[in-house]
Amino acid sequence: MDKRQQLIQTAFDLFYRNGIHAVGINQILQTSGIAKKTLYHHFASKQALIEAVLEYRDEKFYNWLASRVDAVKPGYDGLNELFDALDDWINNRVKLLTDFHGCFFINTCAEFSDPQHPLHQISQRHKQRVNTLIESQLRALGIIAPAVYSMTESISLLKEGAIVMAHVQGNLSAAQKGKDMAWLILAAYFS
Amino acid sequence: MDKRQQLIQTAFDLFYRNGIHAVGINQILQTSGIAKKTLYHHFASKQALIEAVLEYRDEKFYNWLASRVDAVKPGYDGLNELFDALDDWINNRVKLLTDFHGCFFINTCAEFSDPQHPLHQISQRHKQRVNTLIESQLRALGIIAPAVYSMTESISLLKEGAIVMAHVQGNLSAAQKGKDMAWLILAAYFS
DNA sequence: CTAAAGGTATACCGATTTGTCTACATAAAG
DNA sequence: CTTTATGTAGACAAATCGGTATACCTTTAG
Repeated sequence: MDKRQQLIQTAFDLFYRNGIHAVGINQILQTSGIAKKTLYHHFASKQALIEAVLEYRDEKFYNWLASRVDAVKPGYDGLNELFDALDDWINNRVKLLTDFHGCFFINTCAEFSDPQHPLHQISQRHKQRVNTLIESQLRALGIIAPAVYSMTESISLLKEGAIVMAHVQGNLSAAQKGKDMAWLILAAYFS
Repeated sequence: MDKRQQLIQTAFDLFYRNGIHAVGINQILQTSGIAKKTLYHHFASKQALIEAVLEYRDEKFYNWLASRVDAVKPGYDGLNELFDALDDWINNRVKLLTDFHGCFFINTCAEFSDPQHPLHQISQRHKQRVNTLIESQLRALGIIAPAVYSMTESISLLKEGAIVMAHVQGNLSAAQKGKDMAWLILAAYFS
């Protein structure tokens, strides 16, 4: 019954499905059944609410992904699991994450395109967190600097590509394709 | 002095930089210095204007990319040129395309997330056009069905990943990384 | 007992949204 | 010469935007 949390969750659902600019304060209030005064008691502005929503999604998504990856052996298994997790997300097999509508952070950067914009930067930090997850898997394979940075970028590129292909082009097997390509990258490194 | 074209170009510039929902009709009118009556003479609604803007960008971007790719030998050279062209775009070396703010069609799908939405579908068709460009390069290498379809998806995934990494994470060398990875994919196929 | 925190409901503010309208000007074509 | 297409300038409408304000209720803690 935490009203603040209810507002964040309702706002996320609406923002994720319809975009941030397209959803007004009043729609969030009507959907959640919470009074306007209460919203402005917890948040100074719509902007502050959006920032809280991004942090909420960052926590939820990262924790989910990290728990999936950390449940298996670091290294090959971890990277496999990363793409399997993406595949489950894309194909709506993860009820925790809401129906797939692309990556909320990529979508946010599309709406707030300026890299200096606070919402863009929060999204960027989320991506950096996920990159550290990838990097730790590569380090477990004995890959060290500077190769580990280059490889992390490669895997991250495959991950982003898979998410966007799934969303924009409706290619639901994009994560499996990303996984196959990740294997080729690794094989090439160790050959 | 074609007012219709002026409106489309002004609208594109504003939509691309700030997002579609964030830009109002009045802002487009003020920036272009065109009267409201004129806009509604040429377009039935804002939605119709947006569709015209997407088609304008589709033409402009596809023609630019195809002319770059078709200027070199089909096959390896064409694929190389594809990623070199992306690299030029990302690093603002193509004045024709306006300052890089990610892919306008990916951004549009982020704002209009429902795959059934007309604007989402127009964006999807643009991606399909670009895919045919990739496919023809692969066919020039002697790759035939069904492998050519799978390979086209792979290259497309790398392309999307590069664009998003460049925009969201600010990684300006993402297209070069995509090119390197494309080479590995091709090498693996022919080995 | 009282005071503060958190809540509902709703009226209101000024600005902005898409879109329509009137009135008028110009230029080209039959 | 007159019609049609295309244009400007701007008032106007109805709705919605983010945000503030008033009035009142309930729970909890000192």
